[in-house]
Amino acid sequence: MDGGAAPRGRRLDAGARREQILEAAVACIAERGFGATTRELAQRAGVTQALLYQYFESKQALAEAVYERIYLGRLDPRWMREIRDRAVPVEKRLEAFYRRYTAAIFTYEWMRIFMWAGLAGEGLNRRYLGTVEARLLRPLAEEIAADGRFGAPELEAMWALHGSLVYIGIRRFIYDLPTPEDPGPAVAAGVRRFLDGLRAEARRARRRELR
Amino acid sequence: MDGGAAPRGRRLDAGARREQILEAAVACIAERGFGATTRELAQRAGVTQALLYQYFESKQALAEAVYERIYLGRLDPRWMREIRDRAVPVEKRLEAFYRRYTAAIFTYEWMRIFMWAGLAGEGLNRRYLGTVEARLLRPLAEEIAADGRFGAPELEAMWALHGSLVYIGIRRFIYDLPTPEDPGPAVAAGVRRFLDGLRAEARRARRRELR
DNA sequence: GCGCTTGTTGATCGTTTGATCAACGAAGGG
DNA sequence: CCCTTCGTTGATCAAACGATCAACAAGCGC
Repeated sequence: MDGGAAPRGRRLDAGARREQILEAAVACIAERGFGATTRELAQRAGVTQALLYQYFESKQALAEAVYERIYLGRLDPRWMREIRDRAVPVEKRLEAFYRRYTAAIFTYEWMRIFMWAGLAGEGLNRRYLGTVEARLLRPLAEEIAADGRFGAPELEAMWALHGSLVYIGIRRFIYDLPTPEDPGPAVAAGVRRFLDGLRAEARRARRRELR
Repeated sequence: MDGGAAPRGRRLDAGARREQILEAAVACIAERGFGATTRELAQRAGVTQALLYQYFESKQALAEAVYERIYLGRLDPRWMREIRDRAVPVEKRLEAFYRRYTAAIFTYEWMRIFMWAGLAGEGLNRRYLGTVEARLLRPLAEEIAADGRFGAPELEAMWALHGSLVYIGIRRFIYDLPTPEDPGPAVAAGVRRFLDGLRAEARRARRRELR
């Protein structure tokens, strides 16, 4: 329950203490949102409420540090490279990417803090999902189009795939509903269904054109 | 911005006033969540903070009234009947249902209050989505299976379809991202892709069986 | 015009909140 | 051993919070 360290009151070097507080704040804000009180945060970190202000200017500043901690470097640059690797069939690339992506974001902390931030109206979500669209969905759509068998999917179709997979995490961590413990197979099935759907649509379009 | 009625201080009969307060609370809680203060709620309703307690026992009670107001009767029983109407092709039924369903829930108030409730850990979401599964997704899966062309989709596949469509509303009302003003075409396309995906999978399964 | 009912208010209570500050005490150098 | 450094605390503040209550005033029967 506590940060895992240091009996209360024990001296710690500044870096470690700051880290401990931040970690506790992540857990606490994931659970209760920005409405969590500074006293709750302090208790979870195992320090006094006053000490928070030694390391963070205000509650707002601490919350922003939590946001940064959660999102900074969440999008692995390797993913973007692997998406473009045409030595691998596009269906394998799509499945591999979404297996990794969902594995990365399907955590209690990430899912919930992201949702809290969305409702609170922080710009964070818009920025993050803007990057997702530009760096992930758009390249994926281009790679799928380049294959030839699937037509050229619109971005809205890519968002539909994205949503169908992310929604597994929403069911689990936001609504507390039962979901497959390992989302891997569901992700693979979703990707397959998506590509099959694209292919069928592309076939129909080609047939219409021939007539 | 105000409930639309009565200059401040004017007398109103109890029913209308209660309605006015509830309406304002819906708008306010959708925007700010349960953290909205009673003074905000009162201001939006155009009454004094003290008056809230004439009509609701506590802030908690008011919030629960908001939850009920939003969810009670949201699931139109006609939908469940139309889902079973085998005089209509199942793909038409699926599309028609999701057009109506999304039209019903894609409102600022519904989407956001549902999400706030999920994060707050109210049982509401579990109950509601349990009903969705039992009364909508399961029947839909059965109807799709009865058609014969699409195989028998697992519930997890139905949730994937559901998620891909609901996610449009999440993007719009939670993350404040641009989405098609009319989600209708995106819904229709999503349903079509889903069924095409099922059919391709079913074909593969049949072929495997023949070998 | 009077009195009664009832919807409404301003003032106020006790508590909780984010934030501040003087004082304490463990560690390390000389 | 003392002195300086610096991480930490308990006490405390002003503001904001949910909730209460006596007092007010609009409408209505008579």
